[in-house]
Amino acid sequence: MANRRSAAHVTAGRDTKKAIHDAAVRLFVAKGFEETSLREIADAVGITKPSLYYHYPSKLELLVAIINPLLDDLKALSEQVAEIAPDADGRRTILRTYLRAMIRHRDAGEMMVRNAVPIVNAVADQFPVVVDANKTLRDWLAGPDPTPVRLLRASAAMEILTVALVSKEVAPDAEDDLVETTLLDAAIAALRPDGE
Amino acid sequence: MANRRSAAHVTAGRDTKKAIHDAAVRLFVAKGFEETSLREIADAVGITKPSLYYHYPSKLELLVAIINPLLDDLKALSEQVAEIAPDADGRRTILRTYLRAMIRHRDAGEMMVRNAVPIVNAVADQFPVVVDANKTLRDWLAGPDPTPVRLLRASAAMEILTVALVSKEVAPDAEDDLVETTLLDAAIAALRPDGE
DNA sequence: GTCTATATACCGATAGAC
DNA sequence: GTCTATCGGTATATAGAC
Repeated sequence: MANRRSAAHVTAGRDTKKAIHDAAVRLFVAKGFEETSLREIADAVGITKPSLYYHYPSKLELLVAIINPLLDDLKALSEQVAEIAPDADGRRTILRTYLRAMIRHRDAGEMMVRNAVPIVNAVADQFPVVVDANKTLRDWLAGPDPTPVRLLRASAAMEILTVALVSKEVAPDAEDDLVETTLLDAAIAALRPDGE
Repeated sequence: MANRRSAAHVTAGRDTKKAIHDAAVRLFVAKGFEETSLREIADAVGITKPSLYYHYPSKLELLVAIINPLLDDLKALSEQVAEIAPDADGRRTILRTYLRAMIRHRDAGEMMVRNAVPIVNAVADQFPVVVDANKTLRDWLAGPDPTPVRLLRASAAMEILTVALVSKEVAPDAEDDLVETTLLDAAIAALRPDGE
């Protein structure tokens, strides 16, 4: 079977949109969102900047395409949280769902936590809801009588789950199942250090 | 006693360098490092951009001046860590020292964790050592036989301590002493969730 | 120490040919 | 779908007057 494209176009032309997406994630994580120019992304893919605009209408839309799957999961979680029973089982369920979202969208999540301010500001106008998702989850985890200590513990528990985003660097040999089990246990221990 | 300066210069002229420093921290935290222009900082202080260059030779040097006190503390901690006994008391000492550095340099720390990628990249050439300080501390906390589980727990414990950087937002009423006690207990619980 | 004016470079984005 | 060429804007940084 003969190729339908000339040799020079095989690499760039096969699935350019996905190649742009992947190169953008890699460069945004390595260099930062604002510090990465569309020209660098185009170079990494092997095309020019105007060709990139054929696939994504703007740099912001490219960013939104990267983070949307993660934000959708977090939004869904924050909306269903009110129906969960506020007991030990419920807390474990919420933390595990959050943790699995981090593992599933590891690249996008790492990009977000390492460039939190610029990225949140960039998308805040379009998605005001997602800015509050973390606060909703934290308040729920803190319980109906949120003392400062409980609020700090809730933040600590959620913060632990973001370690999943860099687990490949911290513990390259750990499978995702081990990462999930380990971090979930650690988060629960941080949330209720005295085992109450 | 008459003022030595005209009224128009009182605000900007009294301690311009510190005013630039403080305005820069505030804007870098709110908008991001690259997203904040020197013109915005100058406007916030009430001077022009060339006047800013009289006090700081470049935007990068301004950034370095902000984060240096924190980096010095972290470097010192990572260098003295080898002399600490690797027992429960030693781990508590290390975690508490790290946590107190976060509380002491809260503004610079919040700026760093929320703009980690751009800032680390910006100073990595000049300070290759500090990039490894976190890894040194993590490896020490994981102990002499660092299994993946222990490495993940060590990362989790350190991650908790960064909650101190946003404690004023999470729990505005909590004094620093309460923040320190609460997060230190949570970190130790995450590091050894089974109480070993 | 602060200013006006400017040099130089790169950014995101677009026009239009092929 | 990809290209060459370019627009309009803004960035860091500097020169030189006061």
